[in-house]
Amino acid sequence: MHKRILNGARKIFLEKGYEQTSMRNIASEINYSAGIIYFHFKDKSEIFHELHKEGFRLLLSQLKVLDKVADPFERLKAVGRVFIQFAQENKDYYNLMFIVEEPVKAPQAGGFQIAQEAINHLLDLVKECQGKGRFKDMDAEYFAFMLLSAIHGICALFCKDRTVNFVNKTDDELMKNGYECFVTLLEKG
Amino acid sequence: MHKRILNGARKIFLEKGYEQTSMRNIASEINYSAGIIYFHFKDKSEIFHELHKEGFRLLLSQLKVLDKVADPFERLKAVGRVFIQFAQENKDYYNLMFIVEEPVKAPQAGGFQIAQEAINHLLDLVKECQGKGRFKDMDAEYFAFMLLSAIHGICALFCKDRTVNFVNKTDDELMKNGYECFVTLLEKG
DNA sequence: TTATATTTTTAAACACTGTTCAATAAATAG
DNA sequence: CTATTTATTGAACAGTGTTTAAAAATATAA
Repeated sequence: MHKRILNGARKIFLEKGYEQTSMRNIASEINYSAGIIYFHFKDKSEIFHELHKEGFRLLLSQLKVLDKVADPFERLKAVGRVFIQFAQENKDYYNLMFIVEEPVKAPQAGGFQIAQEAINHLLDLVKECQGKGRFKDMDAEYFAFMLLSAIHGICALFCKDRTVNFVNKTDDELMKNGYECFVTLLEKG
Repeated sequence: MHKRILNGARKIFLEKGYEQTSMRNIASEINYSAGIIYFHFKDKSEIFHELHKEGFRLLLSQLKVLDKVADPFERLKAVGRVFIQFAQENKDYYNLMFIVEEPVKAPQAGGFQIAQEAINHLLDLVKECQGKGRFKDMDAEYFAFMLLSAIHGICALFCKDRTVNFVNKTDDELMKNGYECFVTLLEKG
């Protein structure tokens, strides 16, 4: 039943987004009453956290493919590309993971741990690059934050429809070529 | 009365954010009934658009100070700093302007025009830099999008409490030093 | 099998939300 | 002083997240 609710919730959540999904929507999707959800979950935010984790597992599984890329800098550049593609293909997961704020303010027990792992991976990757002579004059943590920001910025503008101000370019062109601009800067650093 | 509603709305909006503000909240703030708002505004989204414009006017007025900076690249770097400071000091305006999505999907007549102007300013600034030999091998539009993304990413992570994963650093340290990392990259480009 | 205890599930209720609308009050024009 | 706009209210509608007493289904024990 726990899984059944989660399946219904996932469908509606990813269809309508967090705010526009109601408990009654979820319940009717699986042909149960709304109250039942509160027997299996504490509240809406707990369901959110399950899907939040799910999203990170999905992203991390896609990033895992890059383990075979030997050169850390090449891997770093590819991380961004995978990240952006993930946002394009999973706009709503991305929203839940990086933009929806309400449920993050009161994180579950270890609810944000998987996000922490992802950050640590990025930090390690930066340090590995530094080990090979790249970005040597930079503070690893600030640099990692900057990397995440640059990539997230592209995805966030996309997810919140702020790409409309760049006419004559599709979202895909903007994101991919915009990121390659950033990569060009990285290569010179 | 139009202004009176807007004043009440601004207070509650910037206090509680878009989603958490109710028409009844706004009405009781100015000691009127909820219905009156619908006599002066079409709906909640119309109020949003007024504040959205207001936010852009505020940001643009802060950016105007930079007109006295002669060198375009110095001005470009300063734009980011002003942007970030604006987000820190006006978290909720920033949310309305760049993150809240619902009302942007159905923009009012010219409701997004002021945002368009801001983008055009950035684009001109990039081209001015290129005129002085900077970023010559880059496409101006993609480069401007990348710039906005990098800066917005910093602000968006901050506004949505995704800075918590970087321990031992305050938000202010992360944002300022993170941005300076980016500036270092720009200087090498 | 029957009786008891436990676990699920429901339906109704509570206090909220954005929005609409008939009735009313206030202001203005002739 | 009417007649006509204009402004304002309060109740209502359909929706929201959440709680809870009751009922149904299931498991356990005698």
